[in-house]
Amino acid sequence: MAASDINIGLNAVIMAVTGGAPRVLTVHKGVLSEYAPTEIRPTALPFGPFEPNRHRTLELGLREWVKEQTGLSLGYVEQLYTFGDRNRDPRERADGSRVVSIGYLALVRENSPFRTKDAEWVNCYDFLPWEDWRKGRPPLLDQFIFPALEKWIMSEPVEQTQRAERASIAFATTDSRWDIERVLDRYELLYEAGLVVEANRDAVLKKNEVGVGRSFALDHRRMLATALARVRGKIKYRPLVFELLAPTFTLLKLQNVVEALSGVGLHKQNFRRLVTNNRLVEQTGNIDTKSRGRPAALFQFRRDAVRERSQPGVGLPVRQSP
Amino acid sequence: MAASDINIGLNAVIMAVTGGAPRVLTVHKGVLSEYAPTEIRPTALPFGPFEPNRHRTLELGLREWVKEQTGLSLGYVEQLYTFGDRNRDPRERADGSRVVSIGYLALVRENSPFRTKDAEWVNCYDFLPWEDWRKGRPPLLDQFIFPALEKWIMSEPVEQTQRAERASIAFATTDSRWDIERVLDRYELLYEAGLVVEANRDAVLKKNEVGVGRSFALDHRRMLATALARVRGKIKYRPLVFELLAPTFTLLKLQNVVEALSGVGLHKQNFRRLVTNNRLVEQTGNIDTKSRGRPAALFQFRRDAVRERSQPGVGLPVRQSP
DNA sequence: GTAATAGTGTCTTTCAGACAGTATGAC
DNA sequence: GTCATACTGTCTGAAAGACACTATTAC
Repeated sequence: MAASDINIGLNAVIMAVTGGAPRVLTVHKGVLSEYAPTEIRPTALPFGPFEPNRHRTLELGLREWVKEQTGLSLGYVEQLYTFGDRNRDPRERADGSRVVSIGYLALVRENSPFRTKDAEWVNCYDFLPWEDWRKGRPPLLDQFIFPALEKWIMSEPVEQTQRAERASIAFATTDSRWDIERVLDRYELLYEAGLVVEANRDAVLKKNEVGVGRSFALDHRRMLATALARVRGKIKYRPLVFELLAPTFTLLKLQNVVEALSGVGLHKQNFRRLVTNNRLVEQTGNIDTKSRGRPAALFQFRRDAVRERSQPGVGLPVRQSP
Repeated sequence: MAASDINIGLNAVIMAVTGGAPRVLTVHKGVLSEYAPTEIRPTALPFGPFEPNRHRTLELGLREWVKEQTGLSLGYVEQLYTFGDRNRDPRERADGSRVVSIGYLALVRENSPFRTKDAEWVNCYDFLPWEDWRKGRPPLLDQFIFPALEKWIMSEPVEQTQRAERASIAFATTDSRWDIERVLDRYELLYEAGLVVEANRDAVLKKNEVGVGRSFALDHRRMLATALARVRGKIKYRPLVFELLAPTFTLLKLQNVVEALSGVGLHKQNFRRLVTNNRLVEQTGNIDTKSRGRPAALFQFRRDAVRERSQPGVGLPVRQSP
């Protein structure tokens, strides 16, 4: 047993919704220089090593690193997943130590102050472009992903059936509908099919350098996919959205945030009826003046909804026609 | 940064439903002798250290340890949570190293073969007796827990409101209904209120030794609570139950397993209608002979349900009257 | 007036909750 | 026959999906 060659990394997927898109806070070279080998310095999630002597809990360690690297004080934080596959970090090949990373999801409000020098908000759908269906079915799917997946399915006669089955479930290629929550399934399928660059980066041979979506350091895109899957699932039964909104908001604003996260357009009237009938929000009595048309009433989250309802989340009445 | 003083532990909450109760596989002294200090050897979850040189992934490491300690070959496994609070393992106080443990949930079938010498199935509700409402509201709640919680709420005037709010949500003390999924909330509240023995064991001072429910090593009861919460939530939207059942089963058997896990009685006719109308199961054409009354049709899980439905789980039509 | 967004009302269908009643075995 | 369990049918009310319509602002 060799305890000496384990490192624990703490990674934060920090999300906000700004300008109609879900964004993730990224850091670049400079902050990474101490921990990453010089040759690899793409966009990365904020991260730092867990230091047992300094950090009383894992989450406190994460908050400290994020504060230090981005100047951001986190509010809502939850643990996502712990990643420990061999060679998920190229440093392992160099010095033989194993890096196990604990991924966290954090949600912050649009205008949370942070240091612009080291950190930057990036649209989540730059990394996962096939996940945004708000303007209809992404052309990328039919133009690139499906043909490539088909090729991958056919390339291995023994696994053909199983691969087709997985693709069918994840990407709704046959009868089933697009399931907004299967973000991780889809990413993993694309990874296995070699359709994202990091799949080839991790392999010893660099077969081809093409790939779909913007790349992330190490397995950070997988962490982002894990985070988005979690948010999309949890939004329905926990009041997560309100961590991303100002204390008061219009119903349209609320809807737009939910749409940005879920990646689908929602039916306006039914959405409004759901959140108000559920008594998830209540009017503040004030009016929003900045809107273009008729001024909208301002709402706020009803904290009592948590006690009253066992699953206090927003419904997702998907709009069928564009 | 001191990498040398981190250990990663792998813990398995292995569940099965036998004899009408959800059970967890436990190990005792002997297997633990190498890793636990001699003075503490109560019931424990199977666990072992993650060994970077031996284990390609965390999950494979876990499977290996479980196989070695209990003789059980795991099927369905999912990661639960990573626990890293300071002093969650008393060994930390002794040698100064930090133990971070990754908890896993595994589901196995009733008759899965294992070594009886080292391992033993224990009713989950021995550890969490307030969670079993199948025979009505547990008397323990009114007789012991509520009075003790009330005392705890009142003992700190500043936190009084917040504590009362939390207790109200977790234990449904006021208007809200009992929420079967808030297993972890309830355990954590009891822990903070000092009503489970490990709360006092962890503290430096041993104020009192009373506690509700059977005790577990270290923070293993917390892990069990995490696991039960996960199962109860997930059973509604993923076909988890079938990991615990034989390939074919009667609808009553299915209902009993779901009831054991969820800890509530279900409405028979409505339950049957839900699973059959959802096309989650299908008849095999065979008949169960061992039943007492009219022979029941045998069913099997319809794998296609996963592709057809986005949330393929069993509904929980809670029976109101006993 | 138009454009744009806010908000109300209602019809229809689906489905969960509740309950009544019938069927088929062992004894 | 009784007891026990399996299975079928139906009434009701809540809520979601879909759509039509009115309201209030800026210009």
